[in-house]
Amino acid sequence: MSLALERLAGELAGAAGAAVELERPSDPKHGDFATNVALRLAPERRRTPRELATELKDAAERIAGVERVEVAGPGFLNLFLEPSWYGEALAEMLVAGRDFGAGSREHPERVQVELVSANPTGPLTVGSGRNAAYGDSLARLLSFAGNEVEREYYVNDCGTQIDLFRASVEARQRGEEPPEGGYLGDYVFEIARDEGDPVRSMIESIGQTLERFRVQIDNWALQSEMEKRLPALLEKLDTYTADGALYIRSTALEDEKDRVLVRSPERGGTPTYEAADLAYLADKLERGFERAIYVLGADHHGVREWFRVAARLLGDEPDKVEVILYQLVHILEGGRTKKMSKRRGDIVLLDELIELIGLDAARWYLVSRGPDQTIELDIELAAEHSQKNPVYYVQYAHARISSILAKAGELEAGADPPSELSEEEKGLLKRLIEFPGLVAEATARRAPQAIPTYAIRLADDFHRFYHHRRVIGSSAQGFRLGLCQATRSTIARCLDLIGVEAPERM
RNA sequence: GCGCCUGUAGCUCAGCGGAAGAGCGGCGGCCUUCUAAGCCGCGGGUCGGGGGUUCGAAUCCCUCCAGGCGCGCCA
Repeated sequence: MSLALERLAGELAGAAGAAVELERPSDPKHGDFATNVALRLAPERRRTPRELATELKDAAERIAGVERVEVAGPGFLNLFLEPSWYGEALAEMLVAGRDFGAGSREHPERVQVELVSANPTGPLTVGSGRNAAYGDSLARLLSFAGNEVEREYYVNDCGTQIDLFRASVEARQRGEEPPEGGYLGDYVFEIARDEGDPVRSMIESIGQTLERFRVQIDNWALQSEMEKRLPALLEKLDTYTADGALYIRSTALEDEKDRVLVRSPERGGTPTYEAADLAYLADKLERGFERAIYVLGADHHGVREWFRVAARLLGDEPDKVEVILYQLVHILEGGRTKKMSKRRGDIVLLDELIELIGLDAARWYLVSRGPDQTIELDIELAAEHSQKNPVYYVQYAHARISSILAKAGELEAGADPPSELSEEEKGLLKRLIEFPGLVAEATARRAPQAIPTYAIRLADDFHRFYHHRRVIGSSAQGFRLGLCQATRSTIARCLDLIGVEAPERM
């Protein structure tokens, strides 16, 4: 909540003797802000909600900045506020500047966000793009909320698929077809032309794509490194041998099944993914992360419980592990779902999507859907609609404000409100006041998609304000310039949180 | 069979206990004034069906229907 709103809620809470939540009614006739506190308190106070609301109304009307209060409907309190209250709210925003809405934590949490972690057997697909857009935005939110955040990419640089990938590249180098089940994509030819290690160059190329997508990976963790820890780790775990394979007794901690950690000799005697998972998690926890967030596609949902069990197997808290699943991206072609396969090379790449619709539109598009929603991406439709992407609507608002502020030059911006506020000014300010609460909620709910939604509303409120109210040369010039400044930095912040540029000109 | 996710406007989707929304598409208006990538108006919805909890349910619970994804000594 913004400070002004927090103060108002606090004073109301004092009057009510209970916590008060203020929300912005969608209909302006229902006040500038409203609370349901009387509705919630009525049962325990053994009063009717309207009685209680009527009592609170008198107390509320004595609060500074409150113009009048109405009791409405079943017992809502609708508050109408004075311009001076809005002036204070704006003043706080101007003082906060770029940090408006930032969280502060006395003890910041050390959080690791593990994201993408796609096998380095091919370039990143749009599915990985969704992971990157989501994971990176979540990391930005967590950091803005005042935590210490690190982004990590876990590289599966060994194992069956990697062997197949190398074999495929080598086959191409000899001018042969890849082996049975090998990688058939065109990029294999390109990798085959290089001298160096194909896996290494694939990792580099993935890193370049991510950088282009404005995702900065702080650390790359190698599966091969993690597996070196296994012998020592296995000794400490409760394991047994069956059919020649080494199992961990994870059912003792309510896992759905005991997991194989090392395959039987007939199957190569190699460690499984689960074994590497354990070693990797042990490594994360030793590095002192208080929270390890895994961003995984829904096709991995079977491992969600496993990671929590893994924490317990290592003698640590399962709550330190947080698995976020996002649903898959389906590619539609001619209205039908296309089956993608990285091995067949039958995929839509993140680089291709960026090329097709633009970087900002791609990031916006991929993060604006909630993670629980399957994305049906019609690539032709996306190309057709790319110029109409809402991202440009928001960026346009930012550019417009920049233009006004540039023209205003040295003219003074302030927060002294005019004697009466127009609906457009009030609407815009109320939207800005929502921002800190919105950010806090989006962070807590791990819901970065709330940011683009809010940004559209904010841009909407600004465009309306712009159209109806002249800034430079008006009698409320200083106040309106202040409003412009606060709006611009908030839009810029929103765009930054989802990795999108905030242009000065368009 | 079991588990997870989804079903909201013609299309793509937000909203996830407090008074139904956006973008795109359709129709009609608005540029001698700080960017028309904009603004204003119109049309458009049994929030998958049915029960329940609640003063109040798109939102929580149960159930049914439809779709997606999983359930390997695969990765």
